[in-house]
Order: sequence, then C-alpha cells, then structure tokens
Amino acid sequence: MQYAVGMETLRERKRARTRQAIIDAATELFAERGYDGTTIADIAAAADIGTRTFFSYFASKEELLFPEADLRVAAAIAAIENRQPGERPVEVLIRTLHEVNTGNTEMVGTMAQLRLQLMHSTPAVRGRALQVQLDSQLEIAAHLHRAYADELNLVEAAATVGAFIGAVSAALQMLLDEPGALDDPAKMQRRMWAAVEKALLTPS
Amino acid sequence: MQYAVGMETLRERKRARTRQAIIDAATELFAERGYDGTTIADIAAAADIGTRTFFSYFASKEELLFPEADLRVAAAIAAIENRQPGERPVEVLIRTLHEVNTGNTEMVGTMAQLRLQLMHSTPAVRGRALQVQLDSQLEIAAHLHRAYADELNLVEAAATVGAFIGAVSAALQMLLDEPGALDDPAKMQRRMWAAVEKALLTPS
DNA sequence: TTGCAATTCTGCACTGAGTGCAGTTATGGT
DNA sequence: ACCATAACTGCACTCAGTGCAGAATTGCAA
Repeated sequence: MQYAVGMETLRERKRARTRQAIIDAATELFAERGYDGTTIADIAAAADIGTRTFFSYFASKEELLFPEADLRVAAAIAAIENRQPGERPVEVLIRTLHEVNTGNTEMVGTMAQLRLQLMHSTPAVRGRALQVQLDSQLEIAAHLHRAYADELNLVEAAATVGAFIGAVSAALQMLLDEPGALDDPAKMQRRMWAAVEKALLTPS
Repeated sequence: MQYAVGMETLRERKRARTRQAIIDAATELFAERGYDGTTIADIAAAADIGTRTFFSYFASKEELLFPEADLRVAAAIAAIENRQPGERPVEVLIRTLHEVNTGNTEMVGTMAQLRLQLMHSTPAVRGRALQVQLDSQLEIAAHLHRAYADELNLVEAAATVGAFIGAVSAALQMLLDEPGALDDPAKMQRRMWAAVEKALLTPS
C-alpha cells in the first residue's frame, strides 16, 4: 500500500474520515436548522452513511456536540502535573483552563461557537454540556488530590474542582444571556475570568 | 359544596390528588425496576390514568424526579433576603442550603433517597439534576446581586452561586461513589459540608 | 492474485418518549 | 337542567435508540 503513514491502517483512516464527515455535516445542519430541527437521519444522509451507522460512531445525538471532551481532561491533568511550587489548588485550576482556552483554537472553532449558541437556545444542549463537565470533574479531582495529597482529601478536591467549573459555567451562561454576547468573544472571556477569580479568590 | 377549604375547587383538589398518585406510583416503580426499566405507560397504568394524560401533569419522565424544584429556589431566595448584616455572599449561600436541607425532610423523603441512588446509577438522572440546578442558579444569582448590589455585579454573583452549587454537586457525587454511602445520610451530609466549606472558604 | 477471517456497514423491525388532534367526559356557575 | 370550560383519553404520528442478521470491506497470508 502506497498511502502515507499518518494513521496505521486503511480502516482507521477511513473511520476517522467518516467521523469527521459526520461532525462536519452535523455542524452545518445544526447551524442551518438548529439542534432540534435536525434529525439523525438528516445527518447520516448528509454524511452519506446509513442512519444505523451513525450510532457506531456516536452513541447519541448529544455526544456529537462534545467530540473532544477527552482532550480537555487530558490537558487539565497535564497542567496539574506541571504545577508551580507553592501554587494553591484553585490557582492551578484557573491557570489550567487559561492554558486550555488560549492554547488551542477552542473559542474560535465553528463547532465551539455553535455550541455556545446552542447552549443558549437549547436546554438539552446545556444539560449535556453540564453532564460532560461533571464526568470530567471527578477525574480531574482525583489528580488534584494526588498532587495535593497532604492538603486535600478526595472529597475536598472534588468540591474544589466542582466550585471552579460551576463558577465558569454559571458566569458563561449569564454572559451568554446578554444580547450580542458572541460579537466579541475575547471580551466575554475576559469578563468571565474576572468574575470567576472574584468568586473564588476573594479572601474570607 | 360541603368540602373543606384547603384547596378551592373540586378540580384543583382532584388534580393535586392525581399528581400525587403519579409521583407515588413512579416512586414505587422506580425503586422496584429502576428508572430506565420503568415506562411512562407503566406509571400511568399504576396511577390509573391514560398514558396521554401523564403528559398533562409532567412534561417529561425526567421532570418527575424533581417535582419540588420551585420550592427550593423560593427557600434560597427567602434566605438571601433575610441575611445578617456583615454576612458575606458565600456565607449566605452556605447558610441558605443548610436551612433548606435541615428545615424540611428533604434528605429523608422516599423520593429524595431514591433520587440519590438513581443519580448514582443512572446518568440521565444525574444530568437532569444538574440541569435543574443550573436553571435555579441564575434566578438565585439575580437575587444575590440585588442583595449585594455594591459588591457584586450580575456575572460575579452568578459565578459565586455557580461555584457554590458546583462544589456541593461534586462533593455529593464523590461521596455517593463510596460504597455504602447511603447507610448514614447524616454523616455523608456532614462530610459534604466540610468539603464545601474548605473549598470555598479557604483564604487565598 | 486468491481466499478467508475479522470488521464494518446497512436495512429491518422493534421499543419507548413525546406531540397534535379530535372526541368524550367531568366540573362550575347560571 | 343547561352550557361553557377545562380535563381526560385514544389514535396516529415523529424521532431517538437498540438488536439482529446479512452484505460489503478490509487485513493478512498463502
């Protein structure tokens, strides 16, 4: 076989291509007709696969919205491992998500932008986003606990991570409720961080 | 009409009774066969109503799990209004949920107990719980902002409430993952509060 | 190149949630 | 007793998601 070696087998490459085709088709259709207005049959047809086949790539329609959830958790965990000496748990988390959000094109990607709009307009999407976050939380909490074994027990670590992610979500949602919120994503992000830091770093 | 005046009309009384019958039937069936193993047709049959009628009482199967969501928000808002002078926002929230949870039989009620189990075992229930919480958050945040107008803008208030609820959720879920967590709910609740306070009140 | 095993794709038939509609029944007031 | 209104219900429908079985594709070895 004369193909490049970027990915092992033909199967894997083809599968990755199909997966991306589904995401692309869904992104376009969601933008066009909204989340609820798009059926899985529509997506499958647009991606040129059988309806049934969709479910061998994504377990549900909702999963389609957060295809990169795993990557985020990995980034957060890496940031925890590389913490500065003397850095407090909350500070690590804040720095972590800072890096995650500025390091990649997350805030700019089409699906990410779309997701923000859908989170605003479609309750089901918002609910799903929360669930994805919570699933990540426990994993991140476990690593935070290991990094700060002498300061935080596991439950306290979970509470810390939960507080952080909860603050981010709530601030984000409140900001999204403002009309024209998406016109200046960078500004929105700055305001979000300011609010999160005030909520979490204010001394008691 | 010679009926008592507890509730105005026959219609209202009958409707309330049917609603309760649905909740009771569902509680029993969920406990018996689990959430996923119970169909709406089952519940309707057990409550002796037509399947279609179920949807004129509850918009979805999930809504059945949190029939008292509104009450909680009301309690939280009332607690905010009655805040002590000098009390900090986070402290108000902590006191608030303290009152909500100890003041009523929430933690002891059958449906509430059941819900904790289901949250642990059924992802759909967990997701729904989060969504209910988030919906409450913005409303509570608005009141917190009004109560602390000179200290917190709206986004900061949202972040504060989100941090609090996020910490509670995460700690609760971590605790529920421990085997035998439900054997001693009071102890679990104490550990939860300790973790939440450590996460939120630790000075920076 | 051929052949075969493993994997993937797909259609079909099914269950269950949820909606719209239309007809029936129960209730409140006159 | 009568009527307007609200509630209840069956029916037919759409869509998400699953299990199964057969067809098509791919990987590998001869």
